Amino acid sequence: MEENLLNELNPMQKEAVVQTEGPCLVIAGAGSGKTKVLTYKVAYLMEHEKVAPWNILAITFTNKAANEMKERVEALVGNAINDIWLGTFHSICVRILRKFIDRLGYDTSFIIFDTTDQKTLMKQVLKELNVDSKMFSEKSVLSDISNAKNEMIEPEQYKLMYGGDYRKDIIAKCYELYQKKLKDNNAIDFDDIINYTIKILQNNSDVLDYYASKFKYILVDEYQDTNKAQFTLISTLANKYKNITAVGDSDQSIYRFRGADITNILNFEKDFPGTQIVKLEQNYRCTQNILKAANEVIKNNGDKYGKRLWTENEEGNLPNIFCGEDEYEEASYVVEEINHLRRAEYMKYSDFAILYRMNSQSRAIEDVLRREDIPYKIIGGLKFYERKEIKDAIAYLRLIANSSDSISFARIINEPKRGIGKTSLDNIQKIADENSISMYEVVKHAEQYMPKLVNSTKAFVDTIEELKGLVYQETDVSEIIKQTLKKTGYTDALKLENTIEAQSRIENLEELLTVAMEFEKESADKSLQEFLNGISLSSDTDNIEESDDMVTLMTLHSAKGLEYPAIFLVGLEEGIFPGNLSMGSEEDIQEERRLFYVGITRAKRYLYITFAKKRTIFGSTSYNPPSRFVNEIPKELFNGYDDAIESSNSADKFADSQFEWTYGSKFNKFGSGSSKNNGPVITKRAVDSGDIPSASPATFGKSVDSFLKNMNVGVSTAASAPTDLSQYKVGQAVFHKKFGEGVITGLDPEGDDYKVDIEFKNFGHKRLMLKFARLEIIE
DNA sequence: CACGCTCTGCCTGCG
DNA sequence: GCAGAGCGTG
Repeated sequence: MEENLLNELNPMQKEAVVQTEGPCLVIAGAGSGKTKVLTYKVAYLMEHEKVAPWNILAITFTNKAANEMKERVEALVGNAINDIWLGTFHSICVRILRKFIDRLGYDTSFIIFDTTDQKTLMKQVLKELNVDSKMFSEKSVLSDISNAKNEMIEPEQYKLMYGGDYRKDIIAKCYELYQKKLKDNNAIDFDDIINYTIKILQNNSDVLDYYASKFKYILVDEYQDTNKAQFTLISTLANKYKNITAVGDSDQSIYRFRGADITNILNFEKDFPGTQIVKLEQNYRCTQNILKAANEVIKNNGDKYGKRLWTENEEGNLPNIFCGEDEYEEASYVVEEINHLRRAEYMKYSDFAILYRMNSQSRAIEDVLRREDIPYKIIGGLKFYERKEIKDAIAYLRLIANSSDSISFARIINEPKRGIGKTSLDNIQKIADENSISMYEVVKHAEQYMPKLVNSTKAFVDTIEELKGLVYQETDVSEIIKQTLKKTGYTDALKLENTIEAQSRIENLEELLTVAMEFEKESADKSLQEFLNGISLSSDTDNIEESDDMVTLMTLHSAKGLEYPAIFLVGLEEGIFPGNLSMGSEEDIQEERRLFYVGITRAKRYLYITFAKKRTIFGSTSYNPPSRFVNEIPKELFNGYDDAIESSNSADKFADSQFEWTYGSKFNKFGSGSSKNNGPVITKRAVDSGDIPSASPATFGKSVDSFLKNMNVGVSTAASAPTDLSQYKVGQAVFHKKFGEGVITGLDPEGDDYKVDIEFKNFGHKRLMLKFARLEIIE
């Protein structure tokens, strides 16, 4: 078994695996098998070195990476996987905090504030400190605080370091109050998760001894993405045995903006004396031509470790390049190529991914994909857990689990409407502050604090207390959610709205129930607390399901770690990619270049790079030259280079080439020169691009989200044609956005609608309401 | 207190 | 172009 283990590895991979003692840095190029090395190393430690599973700590950044690793390790070592501490930085730290956060004066039932909660709290802070919210937006203050936390600078220290600077002084005050308020809510934010863990370890030798002795072997994935706090955590834990393996690729460091410090990987040898470095340079993913293009791009950055990726894969096709008139023509080209490859190479929709620099670029592509009836899914954008109804439901659950959570209280006290408006809310807040109690306590004892509120809140308090009783009786989470939505009148209020949007919200809440039921099946600890914990630490990229045959759309950042047979990199224009905000410094440009490199190396067999002569973004149109990165790939490495460049030059692109980036330049937005010509050309999509004649602005003018809702039933309603249900018959093949292809096996009239039974290829039998199922007919 | 209108500001985003 | 905040009116 053990020999077999090593036989599946190439010499360098093998070296990285057997190098178990002392610090080991694995420089793993794109597609070089780094997950394989990590998983085999864990197995090797157990089988060859006889290390107990509970002495191993393996850390990743994303849940997705953690799950993948878990599955692959399990395949090698079986049940022992359950004793290995394998998880994200955050999940590992939360696990420690649940045990020891009382050392910091918190209750172990603490909750984790997400971005929205943070903003709400910061708004309170700014108000309380009378800070001018024009100059200090919640977002910017939070961003400064987060940067400080990434650098492990606490409020007092912040004040000392930056004292005297007008802006920083104010930020310091906000930081201080923000931390205090978090504590009042028995809440911590994502950055605190790491920092508090470090603090507990550093100030409590018993805790440190325990964990440092426990984790004899530590493995860290994506090391180039670590920030100072994460580095400190790892080195604190590794200090006793110094058996640390870090795997990473400095060329794929793309998260500087959120605190990742590339010097962590560059200085690894200094930080951990006696480091063995292993370079993995053989790429198993891409064709030679794709790899050549990638190498040509990244060599412009200069690489400390001087690695050169190579492959034994076939030469493959040349990467394609295309220039469109505008983003619609660009998208149409992408669609044409997808259809072409499907026909010519029998490729599936799920073999394709379209990658862009920012989420707002997805719209044009979506429009064209929809027009051409191509199934697609978007990763990112408006996330499931950020939807209003989901946030509301979770706020209820959080309040039930932790009544001191005043942010959640404020979110749902008037949701559904209970006649508690801003004035009442402010009063509750004031009284809570004065008496140092939570807002919920104020309302619970309204007869004592605010007699006027007794009538309007009695039912609310009773419901919450009743639901708390359910938690006490260890009722299933899904049942608690059901009861919550029912007893608070939340679902009823939505039903009363009787709109497509409300229906969609109800469906999302049902989806939350499904999540809860899955949790009950899978989790050992079935408590509400644990459920909420899991939700706080989950993200949408976790479940990119491969079973659906759909084209994937996402940002380049989301694509890291993934691979597809065919990749489209769109919007390769100066100002878009590299983005305008990155043009200031060479460091930022290098990071953008790494992002481009990441994009190229996602492709296994086909690579397309596209740009457009003109593009409408954020409501204004601009003409941008092709990205400098395109020119870094020698033209003989492209298929279609002359056509693309010729058509991009034929434009009058310099005639009125004025790129007005409408954000990030607050101070010169109306500054000099704005009147020197007539400003940006405004392109009205439905008018100017004859590409989509069937779409009226009214139909397309909604958010992507409401679009999806409209995509079948809604559109025909909007076009004043009655919904034609007659085309849905038993035996008809249909397509559902979530469940994919299926066949109708039954129809039952229900009011003016039908209950429809469908046998799905990949999801089995489902019963849905026809009007809301948004089924597409498959010819 | 609720609703609807206008204004503003916007990249990428792990957990 | 669009969502969310803020403000004024019924």
